[in-house]
Amino acid sequence: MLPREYLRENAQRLLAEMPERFGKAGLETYVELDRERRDAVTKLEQMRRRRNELSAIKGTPAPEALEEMKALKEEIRALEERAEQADQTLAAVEKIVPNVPQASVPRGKDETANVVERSWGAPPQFAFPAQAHWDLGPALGILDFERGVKLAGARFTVLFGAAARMSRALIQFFLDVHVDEQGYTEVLPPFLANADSLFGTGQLPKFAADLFQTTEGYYLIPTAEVPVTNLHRDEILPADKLPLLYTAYTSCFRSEAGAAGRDTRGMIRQHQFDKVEVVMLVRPEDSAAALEALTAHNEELLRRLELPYRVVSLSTGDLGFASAKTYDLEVWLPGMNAYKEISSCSNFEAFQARRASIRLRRAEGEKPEFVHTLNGSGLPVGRTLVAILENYQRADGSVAIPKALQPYMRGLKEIVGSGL
RNA sequence: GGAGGAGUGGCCGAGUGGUUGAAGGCGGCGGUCUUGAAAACCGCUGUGCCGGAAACGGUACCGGGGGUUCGAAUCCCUCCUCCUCCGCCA
Repeated sequence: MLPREYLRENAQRLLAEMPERFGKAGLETYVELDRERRDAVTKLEQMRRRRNELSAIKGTPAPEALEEMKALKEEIRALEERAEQADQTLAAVEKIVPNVPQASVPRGKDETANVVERSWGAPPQFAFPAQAHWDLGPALGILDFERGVKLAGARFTVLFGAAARMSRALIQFFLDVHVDEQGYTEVLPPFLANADSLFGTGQLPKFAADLFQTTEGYYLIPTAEVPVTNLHRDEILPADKLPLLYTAYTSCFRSEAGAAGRDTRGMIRQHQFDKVEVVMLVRPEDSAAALEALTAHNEELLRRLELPYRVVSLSTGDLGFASAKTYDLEVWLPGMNAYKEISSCSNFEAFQARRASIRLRRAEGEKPEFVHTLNGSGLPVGRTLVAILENYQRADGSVAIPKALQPYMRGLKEIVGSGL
């Protein structure tokens, strides 16, 4: 969310400058409606003041005072209704207005305006036709798409043997680097969350269709970002507790509504996948540097696994709803002959903190202010597994295991089939 | 899931329809005193919103929401959370 006083001043400018981002939020009538609400509130409070004066008299009020109070009651009720209605309309708009991109974010209508910041490693040159993981995996007996469909449905996959073990190894490897080397605190949160939590990070109300919901009203988390960021919802943190760095492994659940036909083959886009996430809560003045650090932390994982990747700065047309600036890490996938998103590292500034009311107090007696939140994938297990299978494949259909991962796979150096 | 109990300010804890943002205490901040500190004493000590350049003024908030009333922390309904006991269970 953006502050009301900010929208009051900037609604028209945002609409004019970035129609690709702010065009559909209903900002056109915002300023006018805000004026209406404040007029109503001012009148309302004058009447309540009068009522309070009258009811401050001890004992049973005089008949004429009683008359006035009865009249006031009706007027107050009418004004309350007017103010409430205006407030609700404003609030509904505020909940779906996206965050304001930082000045350094490339301007453009969609992902074609994204800017490649840097690349690392070179795509492997194969002396044989490279296979996609949806051919490699089943041939090795470690990925089973048909049985995933049988057990649950489309966009579910069953992993066997080396693939299952490698998933477990990747989770361990990612967490170890974050915790032992990069200073994060490990968290194991609930995989279901309530509506307040999903509102706090920005998935609700606008993206309800992307979530799985239980009959009891819980939501399956689409990312660990939700429970971990909300850890400090409705809290005021002392400044010396910041920055807070968290990392968490969770399963993630996404309905992928609106993704029909996209990435239907293989396990690139699943309803359920495992992911290690990193989350930071920092002082506002530190968030720009924190985004660079967080991005570098996740790049480090790809470097250790020796997977070629590039870093892309998302344009205003591609930037996520809550983000002020995002770097996507894209890993090279030989099977697609393209770079594919594997991590999204974002600075949300105060956008989520405002929704979730996460504040800091710099010193005793000072006003609380909103923290800045950031997060990034570090990394998703499924897509990393896919990247390893495709980049480390050999002519005979076997797959080498990255050196960094071998200690996590009891020294295993290659995958030749599901039987270990 | 069943039965019972409880939710008040940073914390403890009064308050059962009328000057209650809310007694009292603790903690915190400022001051007096002191060479310094402690003790003692005095004062201050929440958040949102509206108005205001500001000082400040107003208004709302006693777990959340709704209702009764001229007036609600106090009465009614509902939801949530916590505690105790029973049941079930990894």
